[in-house]
Amino acid sequence: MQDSKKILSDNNVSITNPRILVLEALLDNKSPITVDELLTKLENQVAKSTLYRVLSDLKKINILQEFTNLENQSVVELLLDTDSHHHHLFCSGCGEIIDVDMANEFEEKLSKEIKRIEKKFNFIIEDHRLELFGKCTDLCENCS
Amino acid sequence: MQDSKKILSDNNVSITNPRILVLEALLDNKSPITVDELLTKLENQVAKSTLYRVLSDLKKINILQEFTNLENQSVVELLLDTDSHHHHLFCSGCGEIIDVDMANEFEEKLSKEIKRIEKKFNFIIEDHRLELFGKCTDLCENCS
DNA sequence: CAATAAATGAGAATAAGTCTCATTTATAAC
DNA sequence: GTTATAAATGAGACTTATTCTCATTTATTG
Repeated sequence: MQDSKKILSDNNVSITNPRILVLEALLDNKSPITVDELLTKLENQVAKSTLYRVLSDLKKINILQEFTNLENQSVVELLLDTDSHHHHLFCSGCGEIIDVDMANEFEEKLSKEIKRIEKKFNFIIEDHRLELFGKCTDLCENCS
Repeated sequence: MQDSKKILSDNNVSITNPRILVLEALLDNKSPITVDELLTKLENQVAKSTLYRVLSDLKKINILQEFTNLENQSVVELLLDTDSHHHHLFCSGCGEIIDVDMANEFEEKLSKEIKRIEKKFNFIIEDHRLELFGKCTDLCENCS
């Protein structure tokens, strides 16, 4: 409760009930969540149009990442300063999306490789995203 | 022309005009293309419903990759055997998407890291995707 | 506790993608 | 080459995710 208000005020965004509710829903469920699931979760509490607006507000202040799952549905994840840089592992069996930390050594190698590519293509690369696709083998029945 | 027919017959897919037209459009423009651009390109030649169906056929035979650009539009790219494994570089200025080959040394490091993650999460990882986001500095006016 | 600007809710509007079904086309057998 | 049959297509209706509009409500500032 206090968390979500702090996040909003820290980012100079006015503190409103829908914003608090959306942030709490996201904080509550720290792994990535489908916009559709979020809509259901907040049914009768936040209007659909407002949910989309709040999500776009959160994206603007850079604390929300949006990407798509294997079924091309919009997926959303809170990204606070306290969270470390991470990537995603998608299970094609059960649809689960798991946050993955790569070894530092690997990330360093990636940074170097990115520098090489910046030069080669005359680009300034600001961000990167690595997605891993596969099947979990023991987390659920669909995937065994 | 001959290429697209060969691709279809090699994959045991019947050779039809719409399929040839879609394949030619994709071969013609080898960098990733928005489904919307493809629709425009093939306007009055292939019906919308048929285009989507053909794209899904091509995905089924594993020669078409689909992902989204920075504006969350569907982007599609032909992936023939002759094409090497590559990743994508997205320009937030002009929207361009560029195919990028990473150094072999880096890909090897990535494979090793993926093996570690497979063990850690008890996953079988079948594929991965690395996306780089930034701005091109000399390719166009939007980005200088 | 006003006044004002910003945010919200409800539902209409839009756009991407899918579905339906009557017609056309490709393929295989003759 | 014809013909039979299954498969593919076109046109547009339908669905679903997201955006937009605008009247009403709420947060913030003095």
